[in-house]
Amino acid sequence: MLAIGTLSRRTGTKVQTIRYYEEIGLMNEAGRTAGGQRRYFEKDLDRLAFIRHSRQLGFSLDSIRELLDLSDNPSQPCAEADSIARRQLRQVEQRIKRLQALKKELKRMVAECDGESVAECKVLEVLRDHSECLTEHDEIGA
Amino acid sequence: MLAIGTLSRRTGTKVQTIRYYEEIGLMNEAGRTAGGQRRYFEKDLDRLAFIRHSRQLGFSLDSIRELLDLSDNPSQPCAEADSIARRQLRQVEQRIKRLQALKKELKRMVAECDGESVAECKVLEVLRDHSECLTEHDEIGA
DNA sequence: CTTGAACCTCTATCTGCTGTAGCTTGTATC
DNA sequence: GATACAAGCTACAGCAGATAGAGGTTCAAG
Ligand SMILES: [Zn+2]
Ligand SMILES: [Zn+2]
Ligand SMILES: [Zn+2]
Ligand SMILES: [Zn+2]
Repeated sequence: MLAIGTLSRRTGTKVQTIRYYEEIGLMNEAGRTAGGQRRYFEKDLDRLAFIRHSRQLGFSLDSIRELLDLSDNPSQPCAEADSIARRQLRQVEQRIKRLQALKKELKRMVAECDGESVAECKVLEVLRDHSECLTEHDEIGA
Repeated sequence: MLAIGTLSRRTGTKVQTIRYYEEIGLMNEAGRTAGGQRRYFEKDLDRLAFIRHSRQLGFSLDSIRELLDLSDNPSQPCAEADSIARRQLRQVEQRIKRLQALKKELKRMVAECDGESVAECKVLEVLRDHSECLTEHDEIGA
């Protein structure tokens, strides 16, 4: 039986985060000692490792929930798991595209400023006036 | 004098978001009518446009706050504005790098799965075991 | 038996908004 | 001047995905 700190160390997950995953139903409710401390099996550690690795690959907790459900039913066809991964891939590609457009604009405004006073700063000029941009950037954040 | 809805329409910002910017001190407190409705000048609209455009380029609200402060003192040298932009550029480049590594892994796992049952799904196999990965991906999210 | 690291719950905080409820104001039209 | 109704107001809750701290309890080594 493993204590929560052991899972924490072995997966690089903060203790609070593990408890959080339990709270939102991503981790099963752990067994408890007489005194109320959580105790885990190896399979819980595997599940946590799966969650963490999926997070590192950028999957949302909702997607991970689906993937875990699938993983628990090994006889099913895996089409759905694959489609979740493909969706994730598309999202990543979208984000890269957007960030590359941002990178281009940022590079340009940094390069074009010759470091005089704020009044003629190219960086601030571009921020004030989108028409100086070469690309559109509809969505915010992401 | 402009109503909040006008600023909203002219900058593509939700009304609540404008009020939020005021709440956190990013927009100056607006003047009010006798009945308590906010009324704005053109300069407020310019400031809001600056904020929105900066957000579209991925700047954090904290960075925008600094940029606005600089923009309000036109006699200063612009080195600081430029360094904020360069920092932003570095962040964007970092994120692109990270996402490209993720993209590679996702592509590979999607390509290698031949769509049999969940038990042999390559996607789930990789998620279970990072040693199948070709790259490291220390940080989560971002 | 004592110590102290590790555990517990509960609550608050972060970023950057967005949505809802329930009420009031401003303005156009009659 | 009356009325309708869009647009405004405040206050609060909630989203993802954790993270931090307060204040108290338990476990295990020595
Ligand atoms: Zn400059
Ligand atoms: Zn632009
Ligand atoms: Zn598969
Ligand atoms: Zn991996």
